[in-house]
Amino acid sequence: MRCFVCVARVLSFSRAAAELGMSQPAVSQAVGRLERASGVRLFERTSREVRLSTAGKGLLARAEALLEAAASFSAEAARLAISPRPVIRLAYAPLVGGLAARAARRLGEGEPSVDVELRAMGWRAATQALTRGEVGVAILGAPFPVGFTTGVRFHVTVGHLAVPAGDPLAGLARLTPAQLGRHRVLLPRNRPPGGMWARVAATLRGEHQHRVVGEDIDDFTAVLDLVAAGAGLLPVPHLLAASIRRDDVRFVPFDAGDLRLTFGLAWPPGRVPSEVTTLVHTVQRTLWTR
Amino acid sequence: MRCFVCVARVLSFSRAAAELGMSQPAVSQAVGRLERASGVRLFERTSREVRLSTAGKGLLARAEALLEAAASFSAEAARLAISPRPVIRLAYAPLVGGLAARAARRLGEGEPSVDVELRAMGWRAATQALTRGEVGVAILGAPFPVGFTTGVRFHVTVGHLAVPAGDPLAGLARLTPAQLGRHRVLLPRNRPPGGMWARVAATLRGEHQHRVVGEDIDDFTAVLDLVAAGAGLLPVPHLLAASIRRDDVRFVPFDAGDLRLTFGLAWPPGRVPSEVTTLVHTVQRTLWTR
DNA sequence: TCCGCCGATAAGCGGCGCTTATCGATCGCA
DNA sequence: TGCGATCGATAAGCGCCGCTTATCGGCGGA
Repeated sequence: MRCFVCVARVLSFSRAAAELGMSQPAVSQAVGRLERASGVRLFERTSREVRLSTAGKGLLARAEALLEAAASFSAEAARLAISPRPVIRLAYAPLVGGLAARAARRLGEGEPSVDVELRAMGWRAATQALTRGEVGVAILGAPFPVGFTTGVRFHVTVGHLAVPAGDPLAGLARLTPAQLGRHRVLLPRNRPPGGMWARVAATLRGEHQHRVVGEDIDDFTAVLDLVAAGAGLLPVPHLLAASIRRDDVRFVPFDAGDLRLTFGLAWPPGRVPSEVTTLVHTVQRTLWTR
Repeated sequence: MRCFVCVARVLSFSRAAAELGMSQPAVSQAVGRLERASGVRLFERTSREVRLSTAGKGLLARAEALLEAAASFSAEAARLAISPRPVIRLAYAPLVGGLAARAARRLGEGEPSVDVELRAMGWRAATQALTRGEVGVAILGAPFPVGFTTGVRFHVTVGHLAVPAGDPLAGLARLTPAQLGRHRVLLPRNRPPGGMWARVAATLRGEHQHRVVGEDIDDFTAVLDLVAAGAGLLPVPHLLAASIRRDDVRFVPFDAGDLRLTFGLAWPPGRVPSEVTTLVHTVQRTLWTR
């Protein structure tokens, strides 16, 4: 299966063999076995190029899912072998990373017997991870995915704009939408209706050009690199602007009306491990004592 | 892996071996190998009983996911080996089964080159299948999962109540909520806010006892069996009442205010296979010509 | 025309995983 | 308390799977 996926990726039996650290005939045989076992031809091999067949295209995704499941099993086994302690996997929106990190540290102090695994991911990836059970709890922006229990709502105000350090706007004390001029504003492509980015887009609608930066924002650092490179400006919450220091990006206060965003915790319904309940309370306390 | 899951299920190496059609030492060795490879003890074996260890509990779900992924690969391979034609996998809420079946037949007549695979499933299972890519398009009741394209909205009126044939209520020409008396009403446990069952529950709130019949309603036949057995009454749409004939259940018109439910098609955003577009149009036409 | 590259095939071999046979431990029962 | 039954682990044997090296056939470029 690994051979199939690797050949499909590099479209060459020889190179795949090199990447896999085995000989070329072994790869040929492995793919041949898989083809005989499944009864379909996975690749069209002309003697000058290798192409995925239509059947191969259809099976590639499943093969990758299979490998991913196997990797997940191995990873969890390795974790259990090293430290059999319970683990809370927490997905969090990148812009509340500070909160997530503080809550995790605090939980670690209060309950040294559990591990917390933090995973920054965008809204869509987080909801998927929740439904698949890859994470046990998530800090999400509204709208919350239906079918999950939600709690510990709180608000975050988007009151800053990330601006390249060299830009004339970076010197101003405050910014208003009217001052943006021809600057572009970076927004993710995937904007759940009613969510943060949809509201930012609505606030700026018509006045400025938007620029799509990808399916979702999973990693603020990468997007701030884009900002520094002059790709556009990025609206960020106070929370984040206060916690990030970069020489190449300035955070300028931004008056864009009342951009208060609702965040909250979401976790699967039904019986919930006590560690998740503890985490929920910890987040709650962390919010109170900020 | 199969051995691990099977032993975990029956909690006996011997019985697992029998179920798997292999000898008991083979199962012992397979589990032992897996334990050595992953570095954790999966079972606590006392010489009188076999229990899953905590590590085993944590890994069981992943092992099952892995087997499921493997089965999915095999199934798709088998399908491709028999008929390499494109397939549309359509999830549909059981209560619009008639529509889904008609649309599928119609699509089959118009486009004999594609197969349609129909899968009845409840709201939650359908959204999961959509996010996992197990189905390409779904006929869902509102609320629609965010992050998907939706279209072809239509309305369905819940205007009948399924009543056991022997019940006094079965003889009446019409029913009102007030007439239900001490009868219970069956509802699924998992009711997405704003969805069909939530509205049915709101309509009946306080007046009658509800009885939860499970996580979701994936199979109306099974629930109608419960109705026939006297477990409770089930609100059903006109659509369904008109298409099902059962001797042990009567569908009595029910005045419960305006229980119009919104349904629609949902499919993943971005590039969509043309077959899905065709299906969407076919459902649209099927709705028009009903 | 010949060389180089790529994938398929052949032959050989080591090891994995299945089998049967057996052991050790524990519990029920008399 | 001793015996048999049951269950899982272990031992020995063996067949086959899958990897290796060596080689072939097809195609394109110099």
